[in-house]
Amino acid sequence: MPATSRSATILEVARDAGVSKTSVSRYYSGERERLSTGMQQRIAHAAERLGYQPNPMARGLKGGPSGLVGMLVADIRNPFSVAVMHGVEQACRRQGLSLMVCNTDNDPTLERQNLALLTSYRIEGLIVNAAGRHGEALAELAGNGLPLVLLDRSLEGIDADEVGLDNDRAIDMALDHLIERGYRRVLFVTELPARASSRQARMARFESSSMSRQLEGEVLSLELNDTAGLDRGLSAFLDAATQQPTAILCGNGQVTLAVIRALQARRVPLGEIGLMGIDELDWCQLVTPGITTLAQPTDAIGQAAVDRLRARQAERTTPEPRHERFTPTLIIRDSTRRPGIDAPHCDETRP
Amino acid sequence: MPATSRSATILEVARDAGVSKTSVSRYYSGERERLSTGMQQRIAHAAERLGYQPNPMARGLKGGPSGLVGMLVADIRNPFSVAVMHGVEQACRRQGLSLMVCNTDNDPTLERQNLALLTSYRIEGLIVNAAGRHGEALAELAGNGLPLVLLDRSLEGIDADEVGLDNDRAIDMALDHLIERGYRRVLFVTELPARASSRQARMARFESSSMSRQLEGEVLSLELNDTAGLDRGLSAFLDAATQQPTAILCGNGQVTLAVIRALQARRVPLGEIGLMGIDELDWCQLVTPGITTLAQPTDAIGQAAVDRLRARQAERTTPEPRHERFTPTLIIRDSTRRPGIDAPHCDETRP
DNA sequence: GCCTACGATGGGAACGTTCCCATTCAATAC
DNA sequence: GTATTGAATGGGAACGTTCCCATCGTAGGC
Repeated sequence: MPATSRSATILEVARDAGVSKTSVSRYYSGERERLSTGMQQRIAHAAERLGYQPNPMARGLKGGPSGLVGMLVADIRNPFSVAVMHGVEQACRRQGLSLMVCNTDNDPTLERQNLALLTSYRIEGLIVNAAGRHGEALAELAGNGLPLVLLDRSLEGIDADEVGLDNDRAIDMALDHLIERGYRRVLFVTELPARASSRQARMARFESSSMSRQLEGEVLSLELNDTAGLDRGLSAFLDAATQQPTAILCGNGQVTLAVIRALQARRVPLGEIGLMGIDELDWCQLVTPGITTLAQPTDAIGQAAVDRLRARQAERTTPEPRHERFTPTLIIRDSTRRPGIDAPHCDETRP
Repeated sequence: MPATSRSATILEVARDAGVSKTSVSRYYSGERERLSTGMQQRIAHAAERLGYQPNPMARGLKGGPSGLVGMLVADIRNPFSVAVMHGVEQACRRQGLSLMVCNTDNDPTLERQNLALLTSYRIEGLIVNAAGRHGEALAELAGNGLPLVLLDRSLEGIDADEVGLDNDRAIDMALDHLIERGYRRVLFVTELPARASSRQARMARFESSSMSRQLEGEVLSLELNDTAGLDRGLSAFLDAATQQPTAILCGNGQVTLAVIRALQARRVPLGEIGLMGIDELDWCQLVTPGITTLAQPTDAIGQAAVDRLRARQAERTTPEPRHERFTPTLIIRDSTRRPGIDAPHCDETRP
């Protein structure tokens, strides 16, 4: 319990153990086997006694491995991002890596800035969930050999690894469920797809799959905070004179939230109009009558991102980028109870 | 647009500008005024041309200011923590500071580890929201002069600044609202208070204030995942033979979630039994009939934390610690509609 | 017109590592 | 017995900064 304000240096440990600093350095740089057991013990003792801890700054200066992984998150208040981040974090911990997270608040300037911050700390890999319409900076980094993993979105001009939801599969699962429940008319609500490839992918698949399944499919895409536009879009869709059982499919969790708000404002009872969302959130179970969702395996996605990073790191060569796509889990609740036919369905978490 | 893989050094800039590295260093260390305008321009040009960016590693090695603030978060998946973190982040940005966040997942070991990580990066201040039953490590840091701010909880034996909710005020506001709405019997549900001082404070105030207001108050404290215990506790309270209008007050957002789950499982209609929560969450508006909450000013709290840090940093002396307490905002919804009297209340966000 | 002082600049030694290159010593090969 | 190896260790030069301490003018006080 040394109450020293400044931590001990490698030199002090060396002196205390009666060995050279090189040996201590080796001890802490994963070259322990090269040292005789006697020396190892002496170093361990001295380090313990002095409360030594390698200084990552000095380490990073010289260019050694930093043990740092960077992560760029577009919106820290998005529960999905946080969930994945949690997965990434756990995976890093298991690998003995430290994670440095930066929130870009969907601001390209901030993104650029944070990118600079991360790289200046000599991160060994970067996991990116940010918007980044201009991937040039990222492309340059990747070109320089920094392992890069794109989370939930791809960026044109970048041949990096990607990890995310199997969007095609997800949309198909959603449509199949809706069809099975008897809905024949579906509105897909999404945030502006220009900003993120995953939105684009989901939208495109919705259009093609709803057609091939002979569903009456429509798409509504808008800014998240454009409540007026959302109201108008929903009105147009819901007020149409038709006998077809009708449902709404939300492109992600934030959209689900916005849509439910809008529906409640219009006093539309859920279940009669079917509702289904991509992304499972705390409250989906609570909102009457329970929202059917496709849950993303966020922990697995985070884990996979870190795995990809390590793989890239290991192989000095840069092979073709790999895309890892995860299948969501369908969580059925009563917001997709077949209109006028099914009995209310029991929440699956409380059988 | 220099496509160099490694960024330029201060020496290269100096050479390019025809000045000494000391001058360049000064230029970037906020001593710009000491340089002649001609030199400033030459340095600016050279730096621009070479894409120079100071290396924080080298900077940190030598002991200069790092511009880094550390934050320890107990649970990144807690929306309240994230909201505050977002406030902290914004405040840091405004001050030109970078934020390094570590999630401790409520694990003391991890907390210790992350603390070591942060300090090894020479952070200039630390904002702590973690559980940290053993504050020794923190106490030592604070003793060594590291500016420290405790968020939403205080730690015994530490005289650090504190920022958080005015718990007494919050509880009183809640009770007053419940009384005004005609409830006479209130159950306060909280997570185990041993872990966090804010829980303790809220519970204590609930006990004293409900007594002084002649409410029939009861307390139920348990682990968040102890659904069986929660069920039992709620049963005992709700099944009691009494005519008194009855309500439940939840100690924080997580508790609100758990309680609503339990109530829905028991098919207890909200509003008849009053329900009120501390912490405002996305979905509180959506769950029928809308949950009355006390919203914490999370951005202001984050901002205040950073302000405290800067203040500590500025004054070399260490004065008595300051506690900053924020007043919550009451958001009235129909979960506290007076039983059997009031007409349904309109959600305040959609008048 | 000289000494002082101050403003502008530069040289070099740290900071705590890693890593290249010795050096030592013993074991094996000839 | 000498040469050849290789394993175990140490010395010292980087890495890119900051900061102390020169150095150099030049303006002001006498």
